[in-house]
Amino acid sequence: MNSLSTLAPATDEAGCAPAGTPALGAEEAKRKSLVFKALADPNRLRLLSIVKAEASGESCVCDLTGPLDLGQPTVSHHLKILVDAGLLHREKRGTWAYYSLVPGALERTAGILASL
Amino acid sequence: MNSLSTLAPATDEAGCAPAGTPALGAEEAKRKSLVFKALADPNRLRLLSIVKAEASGESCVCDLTGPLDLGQPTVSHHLKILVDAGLLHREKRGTWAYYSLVPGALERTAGILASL
DNA sequence: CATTAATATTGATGACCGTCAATATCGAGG
DNA sequence: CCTCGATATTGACGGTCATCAATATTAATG
Repeated sequence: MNSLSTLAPATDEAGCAPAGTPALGAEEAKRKSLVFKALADPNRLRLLSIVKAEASGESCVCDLTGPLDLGQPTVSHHLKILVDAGLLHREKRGTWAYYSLVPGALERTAGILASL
Repeated sequence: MNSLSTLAPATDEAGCAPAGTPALGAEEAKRKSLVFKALADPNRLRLLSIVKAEASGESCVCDLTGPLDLGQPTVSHHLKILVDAGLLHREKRGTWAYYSLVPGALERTAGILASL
């Protein structure tokens, strides 16, 4: 329970940058900062990079604990943060959990920067 | 002293995404995470937004302390972080300090996301 | 059902961050 | 030179974060 997702499917004012952009209100700023909080860690950037580089489009935790010099619980923790930020999608099949990039999430995040 | 600037003028492998992108090394990840750390705060996003919205292209601190509900030292602190991250440029004229967006900085940051 | 393997959760700890009050710096006028 | 106004720096404090060890959960398997 926690899909506020920061990168909501453009429910509100769909990504059109309503022209003037009146300097970002406090709430909106707080909401938008959440994605960047998720990106503000080297290991999480590496996780995203690894998942993105995977040909199949998905990686399981066991593939992610090796490259990063971190324990399994820490990796799980970072993955949760990325999921909560709306950047990664989690699918459990059997004992394994597969993580994949949420389509368009990185692009939408880049869009936040473009329309600051 | 501290212009490592995270958003270095593309000295290394100029923004071309060398094809394979071998999954982001530890150092590179750390360096890239610095910009996002700077963006991971609501008030800093608002500062960027205000500076960007300014027609003249620049704002002085006195114009920035009002909109954000923060004291002057705190605003100065945030501005310093944005400057160190290579996002803002600082120019002192007389008693006033004028801050402006570093040209292309936001676009380069968006590029980091695109080529993760 | 017991066991094992994969992943998630909890609790604790040390480091870092945002904020403020107080003070320092630095330039402009008088 | 002395004061004043604008900005920066310092030091302190509370909150958040990244990490780990230990434990819980859940699913496959014997």
